[in-house]
Order: sequence, then C-alpha cells, then structure tokens
Amino acid sequence: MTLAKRFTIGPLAKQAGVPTSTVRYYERRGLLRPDGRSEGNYRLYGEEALDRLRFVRSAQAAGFTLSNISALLRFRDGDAAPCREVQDLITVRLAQVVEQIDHLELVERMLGKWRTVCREAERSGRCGVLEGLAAKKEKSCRKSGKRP
Amino acid sequence: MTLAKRFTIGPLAKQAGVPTSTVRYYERRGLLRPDGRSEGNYRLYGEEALDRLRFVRSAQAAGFTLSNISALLRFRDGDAAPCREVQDLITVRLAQVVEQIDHLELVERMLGKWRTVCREAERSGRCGVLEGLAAKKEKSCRKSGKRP
DNA sequence: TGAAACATTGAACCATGGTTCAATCTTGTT
DNA sequence: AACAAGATTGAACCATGGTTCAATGTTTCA
Repeated sequence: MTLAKRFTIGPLAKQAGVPTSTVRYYERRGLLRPDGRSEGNYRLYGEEALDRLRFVRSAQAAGFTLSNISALLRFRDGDAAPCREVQDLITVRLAQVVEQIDHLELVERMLGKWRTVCREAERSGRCGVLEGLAAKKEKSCRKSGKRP
Repeated sequence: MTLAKRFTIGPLAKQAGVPTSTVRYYERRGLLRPDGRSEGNYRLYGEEALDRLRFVRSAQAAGFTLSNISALLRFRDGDAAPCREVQDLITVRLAQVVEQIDHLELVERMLGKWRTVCREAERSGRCGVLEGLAAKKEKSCRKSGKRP
C-alpha cells in the first residue's frame, strides 16, 4: 500500500501543466473531485487525481469533448467493464478523425494551388486567388474570364 | 454589361445555402454589405454579393477564421494586388493544416490501438483503455501493472 | 382588401472551454 | 507575530460563430 501523499490544487495543476482555474473548471464540469479537504478547506488530491487529470488532457488532445470525457470517466468509475460503450465512443471519434484528415488534405492541396496562383500572379499585378476562390469549391484554380 | 438583377436576403441566402440570420451576422462582422436598399428598406444584393458570400463559405471551409476572411476581403476590395499579404495568410494557414494533419494522424493511430486493446480486453472483463490512456501520452498501449 | 410570406431591428441567448476578479481565509517561513 | 504565498468562493467576463425572439413593416397573390 502506498502512503497517501496528498497535495493541494497548486501542485496538482503544476504537475499536469494546467492552470488551477482549469482544474476548478473541470470540477464544476464534474470531471474531477478532490479526495477530501484540509482543515482550512483546501482541496486535497492524491495520485489518482493526477492520473485522472492527465487522462482528461490526453483525451482532449485526441479530440474528445469534455462531455465525451465525462462519459468515459463515468465508465471508468463504474464497476463494470464498459468496453462496448468505450469502443463506441472511440469508433465515433475515429470516424471523425478520418473525415477531418480527408478534409484537411483537400484543403492542403487547395491552399498549395492558391499560393502557386498567387505567386504566379504576383508579377502580373492581379491576385488570382480572390477571384478563383469565389466560384468553384473543388477545382479552385480555373481562370475566371472576367476582369474589371 | 449584365442587367443588374437584384434580390433580397432570402434568395441570396438560399442560393448560398446559409440562413438569412447568418448573412446578417456577416454583415455585422463587416464581411458583406447589401448593394442598396429597396423602398421598403429591404436589403438588395447583386451577383457580386453572392460571389462574396460563396467566397466566405469556401474560405471558412478552408479553416480561415472570419477575421482572416475579413482581411482577405479587404485586400480584394483595395485597388492594389496584395498578393504578399494573401500569400502570408495562406502560408500561415497551410502550416496549421500540416500540423493538424500530423496531429490527427497520431490520434488516429492511438485510437486504433485503444480500440484494439479494448476489443482484446472485452473477454477478460477489464477495460485497458481507461488505464492505458492515463499514463503515457504517446505510447498509450503499455499494460499498467496496477489492478485494484 | 386581406391574408400569407418575407423582411426589419436590437437585444438576448446558446455552446464550448475556459479566465479573471474581488474579497476573504489558510499556510508556511522568519 | 507578521508577512507573503497560495487557496477559497461565486459571478462576471472572454472569444467564436452563430441563432432566436418580439414587435413591426413590406410585398405578393388571389
């Protein structure tokens, strides 16, 4: 058994690399509770809380919303192993991620083309991007015949 | 010269596929102004406004903020060809996109592993993800020795 | 002429993820 | 004992990108 080393909100926040205000915000959102309170009413946390806080940050980095994370943590807190539900959340998020990557790759190609157009137009005194962007979403690089 | 076909906010919004409330919001943000007003004070727009609105949506789809787009449109409205500035905005956004793709690909791999862990653990009655996620950000798939 | 559909305005509201504030209390160090 | 550093609270505030509301005015069509 490990001795219960407990710390206040400051050290907890520092270890996890977040502001204390954020820790309190997470508490408001029901993600994290102090293990107890000191005599002077300071929040006291143990290692478990640090794990929990790190979990929150990792899951956030993976793009889960705080509501998702709340659900994940409720699963964790329950006795049952809720793998089905967790898998469902992961599957949903995975689909979103794949879609986002797809979209961003399209955007990457578009931006690359726009920049090329822009560079080429630089000598000619026009800016091809601003017109080209307006008309067609996908093809984006046609020359629009209209020049005022 | 094309005859000035003008329409009110409803048709404009419908053509661009946005709610009229959004068009008014863009106007508040300085992205779009009606060409004029009808006798009854209805906003009147021409084709140019539709282009402009489509531009806004395309640029939004490319991940530019409304402030960015506002800047792009101010460039467009100016007489000079501001390719340098436009290129700069594009370059910044492109860097963000590349970074986001990188991050999402990492997340994709992580989520894939978590799901695998989850599936494997399904029979054993534990849920590997919730523990595994807490500790290490990158490696994510170690077996954490602690079982309550 | 009258109803239906559409437009006007400013202001308030929403969700997300937090941050900042002021006034007060606790803790640790000297 | 006294001072600084750190913690407490609820409430207000921030940015982003909008949506909704209520009360009123305008157009259009039959």
